[in-house]
Amino acid sequence: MDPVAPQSPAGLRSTPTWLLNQTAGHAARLLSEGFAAHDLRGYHYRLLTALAEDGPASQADLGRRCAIDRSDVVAAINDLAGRGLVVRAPDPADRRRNVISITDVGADEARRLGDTLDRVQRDLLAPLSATERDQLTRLLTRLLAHHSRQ
Amino acid sequence: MDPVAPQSPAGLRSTPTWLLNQTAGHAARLLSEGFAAHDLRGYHYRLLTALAEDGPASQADLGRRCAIDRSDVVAAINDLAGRGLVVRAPDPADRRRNVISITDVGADEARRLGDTLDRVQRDLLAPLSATERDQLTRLLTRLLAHHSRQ
DNA sequence: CGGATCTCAGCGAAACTGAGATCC
DNA sequence: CGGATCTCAGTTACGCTGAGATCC
Repeated sequence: MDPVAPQSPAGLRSTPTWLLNQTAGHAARLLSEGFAAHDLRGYHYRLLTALAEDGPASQADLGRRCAIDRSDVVAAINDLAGRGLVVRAPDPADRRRNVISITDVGADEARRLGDTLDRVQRDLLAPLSATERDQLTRLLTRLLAHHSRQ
Repeated sequence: MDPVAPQSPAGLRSTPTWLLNQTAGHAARLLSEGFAAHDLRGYHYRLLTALAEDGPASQADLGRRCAIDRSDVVAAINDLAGRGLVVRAPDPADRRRNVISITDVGADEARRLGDTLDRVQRDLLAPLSATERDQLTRLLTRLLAHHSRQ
């Protein structure tokens, strides 16, 4: 997980698994630094964006959409509601549920977070040409598609 | 961190940061499954291979070489020594240090772990052609080189 | 009743930090 | 003395599980 492993056994440094873990570590660090400037985390962005894109939802729905555990959704929504970025209201149609809605302030913050996300992508891919960035994205997309289907 | 995030906000799924995190998650899962068959973990392999490649070393040295925290080296060496894969002996030349040496059994295990590692690379890159595997490796290597130099 | 939802409390692996004892 | 080494204790962030209360 350490994004800066200077040496490590020689053969390991050229393995795709090692390279993926290291670069992902750097990417995660850049991302969390970017989000930290907004005093938020990655899952806050996922939740806000899901709400901005698809409209209000229950917490369970949000958890499924964003692949965040039901328990962690509770805490994240607490944070977001505490800052006025979302509103939590009981669902009159199903009293087990809360309806989470993004506020105008939240939508603004989501846009700013999106800008930060874009900047992080550019920083991450800075040493690659546009063609190479596409190559990388395509290769990773294919790997992910393959392994997501078990 | 979840290697299988089915949906998540639409725009996120195509960002390199997301793709890297997801594919790295799959890679880590494949790796830990592979090593689990040997009842070991990734850092056990790093330590064993470092010892096999560069010879005996102090724990602090091992930690620096393998980018493992000094505290975690203690526990990992405890494990390896308990299985007879390494030997821990006080350094007569510097009594602050322990000299860690790999045993013959440890060297055999390291080779088997290396085979497992190779198999995992093939499983991970299964959907890619040989040319594409090289492309990916080269692109990731360049990203890593760039971000390792701050 | 079964099943879904929200909430909280806690667990487990992982990376790290602090402090103490020892020694160069 | 400063600084390195080994060790253990404890912390943090994170993903997850279990259980309880409520409701469909």
